[in-house]
Amino acid sequence: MRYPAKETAAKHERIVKEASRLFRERGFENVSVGEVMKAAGLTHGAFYAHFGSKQELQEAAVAYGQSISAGRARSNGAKKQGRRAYAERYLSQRHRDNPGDGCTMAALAPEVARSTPELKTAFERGFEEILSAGGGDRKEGIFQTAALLGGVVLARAVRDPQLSDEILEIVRQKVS
Amino acid sequence: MRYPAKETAAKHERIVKEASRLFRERGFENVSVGEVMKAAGLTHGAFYAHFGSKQELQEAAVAYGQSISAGRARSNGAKKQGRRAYAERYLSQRHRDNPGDGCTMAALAPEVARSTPELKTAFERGFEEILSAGGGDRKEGIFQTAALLGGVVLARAVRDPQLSDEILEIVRQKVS
DNA sequence: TGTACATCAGTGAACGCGCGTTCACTGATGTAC
DNA sequence: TGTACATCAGTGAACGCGCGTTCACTGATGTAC
Repeated sequence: MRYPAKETAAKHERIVKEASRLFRERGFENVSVGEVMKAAGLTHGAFYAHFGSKQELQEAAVAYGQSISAGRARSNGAKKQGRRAYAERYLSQRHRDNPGDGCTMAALAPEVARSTPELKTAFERGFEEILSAGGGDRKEGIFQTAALLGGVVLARAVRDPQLSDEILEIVRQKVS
Repeated sequence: MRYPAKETAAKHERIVKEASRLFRERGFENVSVGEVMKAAGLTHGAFYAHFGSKQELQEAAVAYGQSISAGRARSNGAKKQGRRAYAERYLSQRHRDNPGDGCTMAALAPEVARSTPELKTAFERGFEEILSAGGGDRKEGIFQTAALLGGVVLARAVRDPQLSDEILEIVRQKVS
């Protein structure tokens, strides 16, 4: 059957949103097209009415995830106060334990690095957007992003919860 | 046929070494057991004479890769001079462009984060070994690791080579 | 305004493929006598 | 020391499975008259 154009656009967005969440939670390779469609409330066959390939979905999902991050950076503004609050939220246990709702770069950067130029472009555009959204000195923004990202990535990869907390705490103290 | 015990041990090590390199280059999911065995000069069937599963190989490969990193950290020592040289090498274009010879944490941390407790343990042990091998203040070591790791991960994930160089350069300047 | 029809998002079965893993078999090595 | 035999790393065909993708079909919607 043919479906209303408005609903179709909403479904398209839902696919991207669910894909973004699932990819951040489990990585590109560990999430199937079928799972994404199921999460969006559709069957897998309909996928190709929305995207040409899984690769295209990855690009859309990274772009979407990055734009969410940029929005968060923007709402914190360039204020010194806002910056600190941003770092504290980024290095929180909540962020560490919920990659599906968190930073796309922290969850997927190495996978993007091994992927296509198109995916890297989506990543890069988002990164630049986040930098200007955050305001302040560009160099400072790049360094902070590296330190925060490294902190969360390390905290997620170790087994001992105490060591993980320690990593978050130390990066929180030293970054500023 | 039965094979000499010495050669068998050497082959075992070769499998781990090649696996470590391939996993760092392309990630766990994108490297098959067959490819690893081929790189080690064997056929895929022999794999299960050495490891119980691909998962076990991942653990051995992470432990191996981390021990290589610890060795590098050790040879730089705790000297301020050595520390700076370490950071410069870590943030070099050469390291960025050759993940197969580089830091296991920078290449695989998010994948480890999504994997089993056993893999996280292998990662964590290596991380602790690297920290004590580097010497100096533990807090400083953790923060530096986060910043360096984040810098390389970001530099690898963007498309524009100039932006990538810029990231390496800035993190090099700010870390110290 | 009412009617006929083309569109196309969505369904679900089917495809080919590569993967991790298993298994019957091989035969030089190491061991027991 | 020489001989018989058990061992077990390695081979290569085969397995079941899940994946990305394709395709014939459906039928409510939007459009043309």
